[in-house]
Amino acid sequence: MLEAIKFYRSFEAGQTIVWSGDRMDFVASVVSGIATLSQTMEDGRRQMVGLLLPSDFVGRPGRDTAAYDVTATTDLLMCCFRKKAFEDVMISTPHVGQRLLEMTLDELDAAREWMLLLGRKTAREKIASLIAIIARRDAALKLMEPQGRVSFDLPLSREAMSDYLGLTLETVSRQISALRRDGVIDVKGKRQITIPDFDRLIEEAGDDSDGGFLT
Amino acid sequence: MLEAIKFYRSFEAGQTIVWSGDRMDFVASVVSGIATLSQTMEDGRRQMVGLLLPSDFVGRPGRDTAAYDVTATTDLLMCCFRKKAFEDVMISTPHVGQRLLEMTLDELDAAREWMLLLGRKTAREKIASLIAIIARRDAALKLMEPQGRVSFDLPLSREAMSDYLGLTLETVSRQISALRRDGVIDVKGKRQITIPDFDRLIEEAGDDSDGGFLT
DNA sequence: CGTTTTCTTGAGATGTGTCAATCCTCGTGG
DNA sequence: CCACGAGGATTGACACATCTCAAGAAAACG
Repeated sequence: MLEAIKFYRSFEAGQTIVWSGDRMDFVASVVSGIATLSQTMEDGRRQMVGLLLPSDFVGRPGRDTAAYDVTATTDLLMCCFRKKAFEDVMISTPHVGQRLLEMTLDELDAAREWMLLLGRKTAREKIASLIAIIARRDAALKLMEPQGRVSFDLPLSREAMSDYLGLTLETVSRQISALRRDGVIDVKGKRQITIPDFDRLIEEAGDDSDGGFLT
Repeated sequence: MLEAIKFYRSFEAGQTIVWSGDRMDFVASVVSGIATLSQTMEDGRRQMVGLLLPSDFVGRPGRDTAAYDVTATTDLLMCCFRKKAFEDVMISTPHVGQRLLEMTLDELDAAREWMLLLGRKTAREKIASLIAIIARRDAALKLMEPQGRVSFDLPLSREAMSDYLGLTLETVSRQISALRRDGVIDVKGKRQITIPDFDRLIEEAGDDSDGGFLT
């Protein structure tokens, strides 16, 4: 049913997809690439409130203006549905709504984990947490559990990381350097990260060992 | 349908309803009183991640252990449903699932607003924001919009406020005193707040004037 | 290659946390 | 009715993590 009404849109890295407050008459899911949801205060302070990786969903049925800025962080391909058509499918096919509820509950859990990070973690713990989160999601795409030695590319600039973590860009940079000095991570170039010991990283993140994932 | 399977439970102020990780075989909605969801790190740092006021929902269909500590802040009455029975109703009555999806999306929006607060607002803005949020929800119960002069009771201790805001209890206390000195709020006793000018408070909260509520 | 953007590093300022003392407020028992 | 005690709240002094402002270095790009 959804197949019949879907269409694709692509965006270049850096492009803003919608601005908060704009009309948004579609919902979408990320096919490839990375996008962010963020809020901005009048004076320019910005906080990322969602990180959209492949398979993640954007948009809210039953609302027609965007509540957040949506930005493509990398080149991005999205699979879109007109909002009206999607809502019709939701009504005729309860399973779609159920699936969406599940995904929304997962997002809510992630948001709450994120709130703990923002409210109570130190800068070092924040960086370690973010790296762990990305490592996990990266591994999940390959249907693996991260453990022992892990390598991947950071999909975020230092500035995007600072928006994610509620820090300044400079503090992000300093703490990455510190974690590197301490042997927790290994950095090649600006973006390529190697984690010699994943458990050590989790410890630095301040999470209890299971990482809070209680699926 | 839900009527047939509901039952009530009540809790005293301060009582913990479930601990994170515990088995939780019911879902519930708050009838009266206030409860909180919070996460705790091993070393005791705590962050509130949900504030449950009357009509709010707790629990997650499709999961059987609690992801957060749930605590009664005041005396509390909850309307409960066995999880299994509730899930059955959800399947047979799509409307219930739709309603739950709507509520979950609202919670997600609230969580994201909260993330902006935690990540980017100053202590003074955090306090002003929290007072505004409570004033709004208080007014909403009476089907009003807060404006001009507003009065209500703070349902949270200083410590609970600090857990909400990602601050220490002392900073909360200092900033409340500062807002009082500056005439933004008026405090009688420990808990009773009067806001002489609601718009002034919103300004102090750093929110854009509409308060981010784009129903 | 030169230019631009992104990242790193430093020095100093500042907001919030920490530790500790004191003060309310209110309920309890003498 | 008052003294007492206990928990919550306020305030102060100082420490320290993070921010700010600024200069350079390293990639990325044309």
